[in-house]
Amino acid sequence: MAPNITKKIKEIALRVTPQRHAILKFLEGNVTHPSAENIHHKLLKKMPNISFTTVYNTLSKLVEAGKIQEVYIDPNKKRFDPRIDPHHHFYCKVCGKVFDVGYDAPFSVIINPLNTKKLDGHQVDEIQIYIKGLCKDCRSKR
Amino acid sequence: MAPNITKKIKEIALRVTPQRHAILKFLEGNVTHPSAENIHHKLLKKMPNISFTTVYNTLSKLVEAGKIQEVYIDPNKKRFDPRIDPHHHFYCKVCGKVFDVGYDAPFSVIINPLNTKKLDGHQVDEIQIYIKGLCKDCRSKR
DNA sequence: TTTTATTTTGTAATAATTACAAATATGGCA
DNA sequence: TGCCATATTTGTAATTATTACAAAATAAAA
Repeated sequence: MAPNITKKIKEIALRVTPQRHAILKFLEGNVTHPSAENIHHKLLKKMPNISFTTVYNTLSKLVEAGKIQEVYIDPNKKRFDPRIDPHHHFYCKVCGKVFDVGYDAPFSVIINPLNTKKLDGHQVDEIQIYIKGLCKDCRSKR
Repeated sequence: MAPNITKKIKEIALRVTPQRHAILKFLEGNVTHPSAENIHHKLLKKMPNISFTTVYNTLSKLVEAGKIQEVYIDPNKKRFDPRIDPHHHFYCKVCGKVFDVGYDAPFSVIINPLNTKKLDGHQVDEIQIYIKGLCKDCRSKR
């Protein structure tokens, strides 16, 4: 098993299991923002007994530990993203694909989470920017 | 029945019904971002036979017509907002309340939806900014 | 190798959303 | 005003995603 993935698991969970390893390996570098069901379905091919509950629970733990993030841009289900550096998301209303969008444009965002004054005293923990529309592929089909 | 609400219904739907009127009236000026279930539950007090399906279907039509908006900031359910002018949303992770946030701060956003170049060719229809954290009320209880 | 606590599995419960057909009500028209 | 065609509402049930739970299996330490 890849040592870097094993290391990641040890950082957050006590035990290293083949299931957890497979889930993290599948997510690594994955830019499709899969749902829990997507992930489970794909892993079943190589690991025919892995249960949905295990996938679901592992994803929850990874999110809780800050190793991956949940993306709520899809109205129907949670999507998961291994990238945790600052970036935005684009959701295609036609095909449902989710794309990463760079932190810069087509808008500039200057965030200062420490300043709660203009947020009526609320404490800001995270800011997510969701962009919706028609993706490049679906556009070219029109 | 209030003529302005009746007018709004006529603009989008052929028939004006007491149910649709009650739903729109309940939403008007409502800043709590209620869920479909919230709305149904409240309306039952004055209209004991209104069904959840009617509430749900009417909300869908209002969203489709652009008279209200769906807010996906709550991980558990859709929330509805009668405000359709540009503004952001804050979600309290503790109490689940959703607050409107002004379009300006604590970050500045310069949006140019027409520029698709930096979005890899995707066509932008809407941009939503979701802020999560601890709301003022919950903060003061700590 | 044995032991203990964690993890996985499989199933089932919960909750939100959506589909559908029968009953009802709206709005146009005579 | 009263009738009729069509849209809407209702109530129930199906679908889908998420979560809970306990028994069986496994990882890691002794």
